Amino acid sequence: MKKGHQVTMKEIAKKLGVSVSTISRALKDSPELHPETKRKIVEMAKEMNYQPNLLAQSLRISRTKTLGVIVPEITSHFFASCISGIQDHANKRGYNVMICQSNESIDQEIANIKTLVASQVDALLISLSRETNHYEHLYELYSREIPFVLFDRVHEEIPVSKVTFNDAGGAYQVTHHLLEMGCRNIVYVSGPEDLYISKKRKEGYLKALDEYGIKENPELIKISDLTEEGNIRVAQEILMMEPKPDGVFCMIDPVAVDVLTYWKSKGVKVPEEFALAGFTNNPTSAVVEPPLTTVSQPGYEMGKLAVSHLLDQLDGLASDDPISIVLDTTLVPRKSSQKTI
Amino acid sequence: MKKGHQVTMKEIAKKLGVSVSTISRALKDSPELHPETKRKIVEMAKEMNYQPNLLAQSLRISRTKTLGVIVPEITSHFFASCISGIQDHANKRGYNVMICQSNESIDQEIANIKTLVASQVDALLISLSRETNHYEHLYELYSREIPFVLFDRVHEEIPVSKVTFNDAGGAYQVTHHLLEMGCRNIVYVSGPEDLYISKKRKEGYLKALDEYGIKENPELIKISDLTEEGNIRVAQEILMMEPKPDGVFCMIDPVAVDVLTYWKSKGVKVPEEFALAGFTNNPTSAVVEPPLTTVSQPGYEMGKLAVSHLLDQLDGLASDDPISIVLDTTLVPRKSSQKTI
DNA sequence: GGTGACCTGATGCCCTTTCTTCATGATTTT
DNA sequence: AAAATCATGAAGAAAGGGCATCAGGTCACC
Repeated sequence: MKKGHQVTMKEIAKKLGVSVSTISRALKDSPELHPETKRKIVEMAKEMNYQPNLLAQSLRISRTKTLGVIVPEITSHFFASCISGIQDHANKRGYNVMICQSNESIDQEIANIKTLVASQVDALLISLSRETNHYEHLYELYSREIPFVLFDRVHEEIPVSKVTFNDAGGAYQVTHHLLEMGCRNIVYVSGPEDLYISKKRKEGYLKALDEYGIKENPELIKISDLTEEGNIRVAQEILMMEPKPDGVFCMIDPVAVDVLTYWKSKGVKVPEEFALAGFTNNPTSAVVEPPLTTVSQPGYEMGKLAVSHLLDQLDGLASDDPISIVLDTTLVPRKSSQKTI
Repeated sequence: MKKGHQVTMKEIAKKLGVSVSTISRALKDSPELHPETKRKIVEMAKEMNYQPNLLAQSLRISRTKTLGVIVPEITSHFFASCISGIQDHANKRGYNVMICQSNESIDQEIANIKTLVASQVDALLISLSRETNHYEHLYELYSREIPFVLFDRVHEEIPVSKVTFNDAGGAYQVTHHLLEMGCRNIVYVSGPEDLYISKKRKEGYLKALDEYGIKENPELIKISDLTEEGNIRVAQEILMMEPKPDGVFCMIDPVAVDVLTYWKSKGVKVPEEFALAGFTNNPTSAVVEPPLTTVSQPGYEMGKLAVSHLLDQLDGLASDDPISIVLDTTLVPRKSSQKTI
């Protein structure tokens, strides 16, 4: 299968008996051309349905007006929202977007970076995979002076701009809420401990406890590998804990949903026996029964801010010095945490 | 902010005192080069961290190894799954993917096509927006011989390959199921009537009714504009219908979820008063209370098939003659339709 | 002198941009 | 008043960007 022929400037030039440069000037509306010649050329270009070859243009000016985006997973609603925000605002400023997913694999992430760089994207927006525990590929980008920003899943040390949520703040909000609902024995279901968000959300959890004079209790911190099995295992463990906890804060909504589903199947009552809360405000969390208390993270907004800042840097509208943008989260209290004391 | 310098073949050539063509040959492992020279060049290229400039390459061979994808909405789980399937399998075959969303707007759709074509993508995968009611932009692609396939939201007349679900079959499955559950007075909540899927699913709905000797009753066909308000309006209308229907089949899950949520707030019991079913098998439909009977459409699979066929055509592995791939759907019976007669 | 191994030069892909050229009419000079 | 000079407007030629490839070219060796 072959692509049909594309009209080039050369062909227009031939047809009109002028040089290619004249065509170029006419199409760029250069003042140093006779208006009449210009008119004729523009007309002919339209008639022949001329479309400039962005490839050649890019090669010439060595800018592709294309951004690369790497997310762990496109099918996650949160990341899809981020992409949507990036898309819309990149387009608005004349940029295209190439999207890759790392599928939570560091090797895939490295491969993605490689292809995007080879495709000459002008800059990258990256959200790290769960597996990413070394950062040479990022430092290489940095040393090759390829602009990029990190969002949501970031590596703190590297001196580039980052856009994150106030994870600690959000966890504080939700834990504080559970405390207000009367819980005093709150489990934190964390993801793998080396994850940035695992750490940050634990911080907020502990801070809220501390304000209520409750000391950290390692027994109350459960680690899940974030698979469905892992989540259910944690749900089982919690049921067997002694003394029985009264509240559970899950690092992300899907964990909470798995726990809830499992408990429901075992006849455990939420919120009566356990107040339950998640984090992220996935669409599912609003429709489960009971609706899940969570913390909303506006993904679209995050994408928008990340890309706007990046393009500002690219276009020289913002300083190249790395900045850190921290977005606030909002507590979304729902029925799953309305514990009757 | 500027991009750092990229090593070119020219530079390697200079450093080693050979010609650019030699470098090119060495890197392509051409047999007409002395192995020793080849070794030296490859080594130097690695050392200097040479990355071929895909842009120049593309300009040369006039293939970008990039595909353009246009979907109505990235944040929809179904389309995200399609993209995921497209991504994975395109990458597997050495292609990159540029993704755009039309946001259900035909103007945006046309604009997307334009940018992608200007960016010299080798081919396109398109799922039409809801607004798309004329098809000149597609015929133009066709006449310009730019390969493309349509998936899910297709235009039947145009002679290009299409990948769709057996929408009529799925609707038949679900309606048949409702009939088996004892419903005899089944409402079909459709989207706008000119939508391809509105029509197709209605076909299946009517066929199932027909098999049970039930005649089409226009009163039982409700149209929603698919907004939340529209869906709720329909939910209200159904409550006031006389005689009272016993089953409701919604064209897509979100409609069913909105209806369900509204009814629950009004104390209407599902499935006792109404058996309810949707279509698509969104993640939410599994977790609502009661879980929603629906029809599963494997989006990942659809994306995979669409891109595989397209690349087969592109690579000459498949004939250019348009084909139509129809994927079967699977009924997912859940509690929302377990009507006790 | 022919052959084959190995390598180079030039050209093209398409567009932009700088440098040049050419013509025209105005201004200055003789 | 005629010739020389200049300014200006309009358009062409050519280079450059990185890569691939066709057509040569060089050299050693049979």
